[in-house]
Amino acid sequence: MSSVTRIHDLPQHVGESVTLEAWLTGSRSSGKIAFLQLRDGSGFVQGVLPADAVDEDTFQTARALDQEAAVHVVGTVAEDVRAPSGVELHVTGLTLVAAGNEYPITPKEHGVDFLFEHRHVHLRHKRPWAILRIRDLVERSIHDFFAERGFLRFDAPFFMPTAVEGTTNLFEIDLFGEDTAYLSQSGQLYAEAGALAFGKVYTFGPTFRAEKSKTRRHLLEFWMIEPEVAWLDHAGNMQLQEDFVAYLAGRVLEGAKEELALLERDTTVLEATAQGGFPRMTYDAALDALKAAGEELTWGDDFGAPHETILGDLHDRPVFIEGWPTQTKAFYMEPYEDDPTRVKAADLIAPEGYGEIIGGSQRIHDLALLERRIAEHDLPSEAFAWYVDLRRHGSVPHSGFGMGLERLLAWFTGVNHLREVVPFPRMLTRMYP
RNA sequence: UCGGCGGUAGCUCAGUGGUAGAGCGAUCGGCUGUUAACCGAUUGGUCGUAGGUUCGAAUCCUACCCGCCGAGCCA
Repeated sequence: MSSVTRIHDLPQHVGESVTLEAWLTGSRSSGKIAFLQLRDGSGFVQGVLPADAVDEDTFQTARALDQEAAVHVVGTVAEDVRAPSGVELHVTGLTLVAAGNEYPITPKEHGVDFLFEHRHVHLRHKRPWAILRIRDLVERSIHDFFAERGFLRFDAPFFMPTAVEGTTNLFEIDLFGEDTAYLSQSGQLYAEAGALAFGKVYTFGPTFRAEKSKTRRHLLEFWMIEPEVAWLDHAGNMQLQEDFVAYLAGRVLEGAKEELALLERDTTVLEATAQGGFPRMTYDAALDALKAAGEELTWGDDFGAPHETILGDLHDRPVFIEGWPTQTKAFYMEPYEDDPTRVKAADLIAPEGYGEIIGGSQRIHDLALLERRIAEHDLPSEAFAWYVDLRRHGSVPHSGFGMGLERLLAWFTGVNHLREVVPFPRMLTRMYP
């Protein structure tokens, strides 16, 4: 038997006879001709079987195939302007490997709940195919970006002794009735230890938030990338974020043209993003812009989702909001020397209503100040002893940020809900499959 | 937790007090270089659950369950 060709590579084999290992996504047939819609994971192609060009058994096999039937297909690759990919397959041989057996997801419209109840097979369809291939490309690009810049990938633990920020709810894990652990809501504190050991590190792992959020922007379990860099200040931190997001946008525009087209994604904003040059707004300027838009806010308020949408829509690429009131941010953030009511932190807000995709800051490196902040926030000093200890031995300014992978992907792909960018999303109302 | 909307055939929905419907899917047949094909036939139901009002309830009332969207929280 000849070697197997993947559908993605068919344009390089025009005129040749190839073998595919594929599944049937749909078909049409008559007494004279049959059309088979085929997929193999790498792409999609149509198989054509004129009745007078194949033997009777092959033709009848083709007509009897049901949706999601697994098949071996032999055929000749032919250019055809009517085909979306430019090529189709003139089938000469066909073997049924396994029938589709009343496949549940029919070619007509379905509701969200039905599709995610059948997510284990929904993954076979074009929309998840395009989205999850972009997810894969972005994940690889993240590793490439940091590898090219000399970062060490540094894995933080998932079981934690306590909360990093003390405010959000954590999932509790019972340790055999003898102790309690919590699922990680951030690897940042550990990444700080890594930065002081290796200079430049990043974590890439799952994050768990026990919040009863039921919106398109929230999952119980999502993936976060948290770089942490020693000797890096607030301004350098924002530049790193800008370079990072611009790089990722560029990689997707270059490497996922077919997927973006399938998703009908307008790439105007992504093209602007890939150029960098992200605008920066101070918190005060953002506050003024929101007031001008009719929002009732006073200095010191944090911004909600509708506010982020307004701010994001002011620009054609992501915007930094910096200079936040100290009271709105986490205990470990470095205050400005000349104004301790503000911290050296920035949020990066995506345009098009996708909200905050990155939160970052310069971290406190002064021992006494950090100890004071931990006390002010009523945090358990024993649990943070090792974190404080980092400030005792060669402490230097350092900065980092956390990027929500799914938030970025939802924005890149233009999907409405985070659940679409994860193979098996975990939400309050979705634990199956 | 709060607010809005919803739950009727495998799927998407119509039906708002008087015999439970359509399209799609599936099955069978016809037809076609088709692209969500098309034409005909067949198939298809604890109307979310429990109780109540009524001669009669998918429809009105009460409680509960589940889902969707949003808020808060955040990435």
